Amino acid sequence: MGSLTEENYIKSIYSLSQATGEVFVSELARKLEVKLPTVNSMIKKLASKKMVAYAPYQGIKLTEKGKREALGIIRKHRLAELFLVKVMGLGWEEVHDIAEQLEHVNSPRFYARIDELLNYPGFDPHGEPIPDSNGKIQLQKRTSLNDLAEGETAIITAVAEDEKSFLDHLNAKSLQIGNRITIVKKELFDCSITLQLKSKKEVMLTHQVAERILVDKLNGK
Amino acid sequence: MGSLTEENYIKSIYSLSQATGEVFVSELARKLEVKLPTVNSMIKKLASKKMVAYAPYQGIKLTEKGKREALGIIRKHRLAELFLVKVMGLGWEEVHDIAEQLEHVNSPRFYARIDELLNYPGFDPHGEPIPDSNGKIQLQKRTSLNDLAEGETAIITAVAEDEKSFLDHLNAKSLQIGNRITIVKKELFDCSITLQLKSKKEVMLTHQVAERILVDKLNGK
DNA sequence: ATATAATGTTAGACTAATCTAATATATTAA
DNA sequence: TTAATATATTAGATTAGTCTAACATTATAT
Repeated sequence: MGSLTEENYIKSIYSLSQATGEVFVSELARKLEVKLPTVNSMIKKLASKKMVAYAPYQGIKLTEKGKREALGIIRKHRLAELFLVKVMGLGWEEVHDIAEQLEHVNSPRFYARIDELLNYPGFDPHGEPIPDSNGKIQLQKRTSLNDLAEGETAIITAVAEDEKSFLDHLNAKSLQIGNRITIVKKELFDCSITLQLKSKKEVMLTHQVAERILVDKLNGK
Repeated sequence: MGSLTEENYIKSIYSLSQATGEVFVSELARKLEVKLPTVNSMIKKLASKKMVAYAPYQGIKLTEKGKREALGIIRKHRLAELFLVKVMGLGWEEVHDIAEQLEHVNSPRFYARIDELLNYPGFDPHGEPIPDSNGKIQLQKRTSLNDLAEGETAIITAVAEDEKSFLDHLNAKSLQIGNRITIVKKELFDCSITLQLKSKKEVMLTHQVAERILVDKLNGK
């Protein structure tokens, strides 16, 4: 395990590289709010520790070792956020900064217990995947109902929330995992969404609910 | 707020000074596992920040400002320990190291919520007082039944535990806050304690239970 | 295709926290 | 009361992480 600073570099490299695969010194400097030469020398250090692959003027790439480290930190961050919301009852808007600190806590026991209390969640409530303790992670962010356009059809595959009141709400609307649904209307005004079920019945959902329903898009038809 | 290192110095100075009032450079160096000159220069820095009062070759004393800082950290440490045990279900033996990390988390919201979830505890389960959010602290560690000698009499004033099973256990033994009790016997072998109640009834308690019963000694008679 | 702009690197300095070696002060014991 | 011991301080070096200023490379745009 590296220093707190090293952890932050690794984490930022990981998240920046999610889109492009490679990360440039200037992007990292912007993200971490330090100057270019600072990043430059830290990258050399991380390269010497085999956390990143790097050649001057080329981009930065995490090695397997670096990826493992990054996933460990992201796991801790996302577990912490979920824990702060679900167990401690804090609001989603206020947990990020706390999780930024908790992600550096070094205690496998602490995180194993959080994982257990949350019943080994695979996704956080935004649909972002939580790496498991071996660093396994779902390849991409799950699409939620909100990500679908009008007319698109998809299968409900998971819900990113397991509070009883939420699940009851879904039941009341006849929504279950495995159901095929089609988007009928997305309301701009309040972001509510209307779906059609296989039974042709239509149901309306608020943005908050739709966000927590994860789906697989059906491409052909 | 100072750096993590500064916080650790302040906390150690506080705990060392609890006994004696003054702390010497060498004690601090031993406790923090660094060399004398390291402590010497850090003390000068803390003195320049008005956290400690210090003159060469004299002891180190926390200023009011330093004390406030120390109490804030101790508050966070003890709340964290209690939280890890009561809410997260970890064992007492394993929470100290985690609390050493959590005590440096900077988030009034996080700690206010822990305080609330624990119902604003005044003592941790070892009878150590938890400073309140204004830094107010009970002046000394509460005495537990275990601190009494054979023949001594005291009044039960609090219990440092409020799990139902524990409270049921006390009820079953007819022990309640306000009761006057006298120590009849302390068993060396298993540290169990036998008390006499006002009703003359005798009850035996294990060390673990006695530790969580807090008392005020009766001096005269 | 070359000048300009954007991006990256090197050199050298600074601060925080630590160290070792040398020196100074205070305490204790003969 | 002075030598021996314990404790504290100063001086100077080291490492991690940061900075500014100067220079180098790559990309872009007429």
